[in-house]
Amino acid sequence: METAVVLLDTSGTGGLTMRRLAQELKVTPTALYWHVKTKDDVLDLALDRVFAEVQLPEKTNEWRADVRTLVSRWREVMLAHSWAPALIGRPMLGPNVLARTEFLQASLARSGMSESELTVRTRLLANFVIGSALTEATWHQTGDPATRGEARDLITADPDRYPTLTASGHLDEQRWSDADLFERGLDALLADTGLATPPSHPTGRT
Amino acid sequence: METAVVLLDTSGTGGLTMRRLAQELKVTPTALYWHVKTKDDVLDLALDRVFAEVQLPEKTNEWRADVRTLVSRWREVMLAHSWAPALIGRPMLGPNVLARTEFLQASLARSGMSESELTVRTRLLANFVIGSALTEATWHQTGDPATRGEARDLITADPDRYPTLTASGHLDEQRWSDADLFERGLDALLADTGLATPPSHPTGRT
DNA sequence: ACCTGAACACCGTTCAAGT
DNA sequence: ACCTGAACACCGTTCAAGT
Repeated sequence: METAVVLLDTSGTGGLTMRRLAQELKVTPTALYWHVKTKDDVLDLALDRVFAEVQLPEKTNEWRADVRTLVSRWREVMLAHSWAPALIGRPMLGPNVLARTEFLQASLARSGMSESELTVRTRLLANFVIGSALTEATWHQTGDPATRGEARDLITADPDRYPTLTASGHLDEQRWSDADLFERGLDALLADTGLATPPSHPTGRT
Repeated sequence: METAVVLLDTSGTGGLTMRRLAQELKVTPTALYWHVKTKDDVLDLALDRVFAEVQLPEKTNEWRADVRTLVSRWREVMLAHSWAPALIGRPMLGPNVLARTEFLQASLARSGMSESELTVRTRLLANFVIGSALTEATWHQTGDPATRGEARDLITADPDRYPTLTASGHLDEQRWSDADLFERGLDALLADTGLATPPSHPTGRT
């Protein structure tokens, strides 16, 4: 798995081949099939290994901070392995994934929201992270940063068609960074009305 | 492209093959390479064709309703072609994609928020939709609905490890549907503080 | 328990050649 | 302008066989 992840990191999803993996391990391609049932298994295991890199934060007494830390780390790990977000299109039930979701939902639960609201907010946050990672990874993967400039030019060349996008500087890296936009999106998700505000006097746990 | 989309719909990403596509078109595989440079081009074009299915809503005088309509349609189209969300991991700059983003951002702009807030909210919404579509498509794709039940059992079998997930009925289709959770997530995104509330007396445009 | 060798059915893509 | 035929280098996977 270690070398599978390395292969994926260096040459993307297309770079992982049973034959190349075997070669890297100095072994016959067919030997892999004793350890693993199919290539999809390799991908599942590699993905789970990446999720294991997302360290669960120390629990503080500010649940919002805990959520933010978890979710920011999650995004960073996915961006570090930019092939990963696109692979989420398969059932993810490894223990690492579940532990991460448990932590997220447990933190949110500390706000005192109702059970159904809790489910809604968990999905909202998780899907925002996944969506962000997927779209951002797109630009990371096309190694070439010029692509993004061309994309912006495509918009600004047609200001009649895309007036708002042009005016707001969509995709303009000079004005906003992906990381900032992500953090501010998080601000919005955590600052909503409908969420109980933290008690003014924290329940003085030692 | 039409038959490419059909092929993708019926047998997923793995089912689209230059050779099979050619066969369906009663043509030699190599003939395709006169019309298209590479297989990735076929995927890009198929994806763009799917985005064209997302009809832009009529503009009403409630921007929130417009956003909701657009974004719900967007999700539905992606779920109708469940191979599509995973393909978003490539630059999407077809005119259909841009027109959709323009409509979304223009609608949001009518709330009167600042330009930087506008950029944040556009990304927030778009990434939520993408993330939702990607995770939901996962379960659609494994045609077998039992998988999801097994997934839930995996959680409830270990209530000590996943107390919150167990209690909140994560993945319990009896309690919540994906569509409802999505709509309620949208509620949260559109009801936030920080967004100007609509004027009590609508600016009486005829 | 773990690996090899040979083989099968399939890929994407190129390139010269046809009409 | 559009398509065919032959060919190349590569896939994932199976299965009998070795140690």
